[in-house]
Amino acid sequence: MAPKVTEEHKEQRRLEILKAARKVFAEKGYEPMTMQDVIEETGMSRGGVYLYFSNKEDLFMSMLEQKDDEGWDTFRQELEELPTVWAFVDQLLADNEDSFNDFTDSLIPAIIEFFVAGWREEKRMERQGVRYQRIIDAMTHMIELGKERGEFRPLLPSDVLARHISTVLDGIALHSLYLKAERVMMKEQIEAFRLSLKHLLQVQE
Amino acid sequence: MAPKVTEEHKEQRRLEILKAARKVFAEKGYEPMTMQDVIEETGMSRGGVYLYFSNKEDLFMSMLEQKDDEGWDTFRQELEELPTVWAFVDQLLADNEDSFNDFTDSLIPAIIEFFVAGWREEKRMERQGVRYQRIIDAMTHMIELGKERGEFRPLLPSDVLARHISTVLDGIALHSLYLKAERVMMKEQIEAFRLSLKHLLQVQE
DNA sequence: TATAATAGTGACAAAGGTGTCGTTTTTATT
DNA sequence: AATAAAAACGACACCTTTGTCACTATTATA
Repeated sequence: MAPKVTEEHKEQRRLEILKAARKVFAEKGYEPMTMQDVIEETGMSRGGVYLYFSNKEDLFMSMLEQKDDEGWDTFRQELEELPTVWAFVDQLLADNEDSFNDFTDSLIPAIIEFFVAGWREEKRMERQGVRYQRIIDAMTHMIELGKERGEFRPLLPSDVLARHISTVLDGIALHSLYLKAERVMMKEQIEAFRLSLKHLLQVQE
Repeated sequence: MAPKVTEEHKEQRRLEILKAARKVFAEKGYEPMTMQDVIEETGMSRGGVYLYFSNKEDLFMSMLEQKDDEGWDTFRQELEELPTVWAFVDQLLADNEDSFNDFTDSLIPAIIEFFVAGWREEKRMERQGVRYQRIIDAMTHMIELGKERGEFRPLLPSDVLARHISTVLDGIALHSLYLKAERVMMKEQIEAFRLSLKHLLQVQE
């Protein structure tokens, strides 16, 4: 006659597992990470973890959703705080440069791995589609804001430029991942992209 | 008192296996493909295949080397044949657009998968380093040729631009892989990149 | 404090793949 | 033909990971 445990408690457990998963995914990447790792990290039992997440894919997707929500907040906030949109773009490039320089304890490798390995699976494609759209919308919004403020007079439609930015950043991430940062001359490439963007956006000084 | 079989015969066998591997890697991608698949495709026995290649990684690397050699020949040849260097760049973009549009029976997914999944392994990093350098050298050569001929007056050093081109093309490949081509607006993105390149290279009309 | 619902446990069977190795077959030489 | 070197075979033992399920422990209510 009594339901067992409060919803808060269950939510707490869920968050614990997600936290452990995040740590382990960052350490090992997607494919090499096993449920065993999460189990050990949480200190729970096998069955216990499976009570909350039915497999590795489920766990990863939940974790990614959580992480993306956080990233989204940061994006909006920084866009509001910085004086000009171009300053924000500049910041965005610098941030990416930093995070691609060292993948230790970063989730980026696991994320790339997850979607690359899963490209034949409809489920992941769909998820990635939603995720992508969100990023593109954010970038498009950013460019539109620059237009409204008279900072930019882009040579191409905002949504195309938004995709271009996303593509180039992911391209740099990809190359930084499986080569060394020096070898891909990341610093110089970011600089090259900044130059190219200045032209494409026709940034007004 | 007698060595067994001619070297040519062994080489033939090796090529047979490589051919089968290429087909199967293109069909299934790197990770899902098993040695069993190659064995079935060749019609040989398990032990027979292992006599030539000691594991999947070895097999893939050999196959990739073979493929890259072919690609290299094509690159040099087309660069010589086309009237201007810019025409060659244009062709390069068009070719990439085509190949990213449909990954059916393409090795591209397997290649991306292979290097992404193996980024922690020194051996693969090294291999990819050599591979990358070759691509960058080719691109650098191409840009230098354009400079010599007075077609380009690049805003940045050739080796930086070479890396930028490689990065952007791989970025587009990556996005085309785990999203749909329409969603990433590939055609438009290639067009955007063409515009950006025209500026960065300062193509003289 | 009795109880019933359910959260949590961990041993286990099953799946799926790998590389080896004793055996058989093939083939160049004598 | 006889022979010996080695190419080719394929059954097999081994490993790693997964998801389940009969059982135990815990906890909100009556």
